[in-house]
Amino acid sequence: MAIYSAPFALHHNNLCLQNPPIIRLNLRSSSHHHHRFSTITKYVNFSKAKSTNQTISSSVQQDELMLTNIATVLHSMDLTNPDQCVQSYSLILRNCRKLHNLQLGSQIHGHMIVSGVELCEFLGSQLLEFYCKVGCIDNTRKLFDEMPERNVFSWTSVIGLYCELGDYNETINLFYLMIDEGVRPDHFVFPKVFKACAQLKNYQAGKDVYDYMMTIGFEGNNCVKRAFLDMFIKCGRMDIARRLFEQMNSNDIIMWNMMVSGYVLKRDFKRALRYVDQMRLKGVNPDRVTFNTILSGYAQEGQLKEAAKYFSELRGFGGLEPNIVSWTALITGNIQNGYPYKALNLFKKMVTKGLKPNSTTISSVLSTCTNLSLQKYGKEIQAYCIKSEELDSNIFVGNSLITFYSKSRNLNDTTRKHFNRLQQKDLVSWNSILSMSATKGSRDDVIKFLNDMELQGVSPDIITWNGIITGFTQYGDGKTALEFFTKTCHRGLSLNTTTISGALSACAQTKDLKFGKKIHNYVIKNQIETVSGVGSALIAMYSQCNNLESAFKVFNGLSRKDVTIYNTLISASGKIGFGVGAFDLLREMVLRKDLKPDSVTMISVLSVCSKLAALRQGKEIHVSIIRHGLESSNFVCNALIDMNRPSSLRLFPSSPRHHRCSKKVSIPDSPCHCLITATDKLCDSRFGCKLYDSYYRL
DNA sequence: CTAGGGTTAG
Repeated sequence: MAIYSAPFALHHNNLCLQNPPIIRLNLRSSSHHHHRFSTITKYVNFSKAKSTNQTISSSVQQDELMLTNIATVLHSMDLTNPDQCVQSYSLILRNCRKLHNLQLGSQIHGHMIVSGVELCEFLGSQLLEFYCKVGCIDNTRKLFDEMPERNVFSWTSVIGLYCELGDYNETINLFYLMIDEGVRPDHFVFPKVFKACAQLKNYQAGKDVYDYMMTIGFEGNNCVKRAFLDMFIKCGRMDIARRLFEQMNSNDIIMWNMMVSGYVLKRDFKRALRYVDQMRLKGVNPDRVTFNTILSGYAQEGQLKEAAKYFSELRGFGGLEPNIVSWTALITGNIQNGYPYKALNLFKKMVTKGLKPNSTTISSVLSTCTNLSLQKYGKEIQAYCIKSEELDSNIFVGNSLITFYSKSRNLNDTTRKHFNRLQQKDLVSWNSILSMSATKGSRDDVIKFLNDMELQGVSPDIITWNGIITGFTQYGDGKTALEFFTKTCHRGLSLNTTTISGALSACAQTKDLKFGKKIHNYVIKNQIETVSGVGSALIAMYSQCNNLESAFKVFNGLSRKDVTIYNTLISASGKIGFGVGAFDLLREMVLRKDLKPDSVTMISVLSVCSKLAALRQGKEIHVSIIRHGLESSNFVCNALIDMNRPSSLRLFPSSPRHHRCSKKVSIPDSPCHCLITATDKLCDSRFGCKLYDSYYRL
């Protein structure tokens, strides 16, 4: 029967039953595997922050013990007793599963074939479960398709594997195939299917499964209940989740927390907090997760005061110390809402308190270091990570470090060294190093890394190519960017708006109107969304190729125009010297009720003014800047100064930009403050005031 | 007959 065939070539001669040396071979090959395995385990356990060095070494001991057990059982097996064989193989396979050792398990599979044991329904499902748990989809599928009897265990294993791999559509498909085959689903399989629907945010699919469950009168346990509750929440149906949850009258803290998190996700803090009160009334005490859920919601929303309140409420109400999740939520909240230095201080405070940052914390903090160019601080963090085995081998940490080094100046070699010493590399790692190499203009490196990644079995995706294209354009090598764009097209990947706008920028840079037109045709033919990115890239391309007329044509042809589109055409008109056009566009924009000029608009128009020495219009625009509340932007101030430069130069023959100063002053909320900040920190108060006077005298 | 799993917080 086909099921007895090994799914791949096995070293049968190595698996001779009477020959003890084989087991040595098995052991050796497994301990060889061991290194790889232990890093995977560490990676998996990482987020749970459980694995200390101690548990790792004890798990190594446990593994050794299991291997020895396998060897013993294999040798003491009585091949004349089929029942005993089934028992033994079942035990061995369970251990192989725990060891997560594909090679060992495959050899056992071979052993089973050679021994001639009948691969009954039970043993078949055991073997299948093994292949599923090690994530070996090919062997799983082959075995599963050939199995004559597929019980609920086998179906659940395979469905679980597809769910684990993220193929949620197939997860749902298989569920219905199972039903069609007459197998009744149980409380092990429902959670997986609900999870698939939840991940897909496919309400209809989820409701169908739920309705089916009701039709067959299935009484779900807590796991099942949590799963479909989660599904309705993830699909945004709090109304249904709420109705079902209240019907359940449950005192399960996890379900309560799920409801709270559902409302927090919708930013409905009022309802979320009402649930916290209700759970207290029910005698279910809110735990750390409850508080962290609310804390993180407020932090993400930028309501940092409220977030801090719940941070302290943990202790006050809950009698709990904030844990790493609480701290990290607060830190990332500060980062994402424009307080990076506050975030760094929190990080320091956290470390001082003796809390150990984990990969999420480190990634957030490193991204701040990258954005603020805090080279020294970032390096300190790496030094910290190297000391910790878990952090050092963590792929998220590794990837944040690639970004950090590649955005730092003069650290190209450091980046490469760091990249080479990474134990694990994923697509993100390769994409980062490739994007960096392109940004630095190293065509050779890009080719080398592309080659290396393919050799290591990672194929570039559209993000890889986008990074390369925009990288070279940023570097100023539009020609090479277009060369890689052509390569991307040959790959047959579907291009997205980033690819198109990147390529159009490259055309603009090289003034390659012909290529640009070709891309424009592609955009029209494939009906690519022209809002924002692509639309403005087209306008910029045509105008930089000295074809302002086509730029206006594109602009007029756009069904929806946003601020960016207007800004691009205003700036393009200004650059070409078509000042009237720029002013008209601004007027048109102000008249539209759905659009508001932003600081970029103002900068573009002001640069037109300074180019045309149109001081009167410039002053009108200054009024408009104040009216729109944009005067606090440093960039706008710079543009205002630029506009007045000819006059300031007349008044101050020693150019303000070269003025050395000894004292820093700042007069908040005054134009003077803006001017001081803007002119490269011209910080002499006397000078600042003169500048201030001069501006208003104009 | 034996066997299997999952959820809320960054």
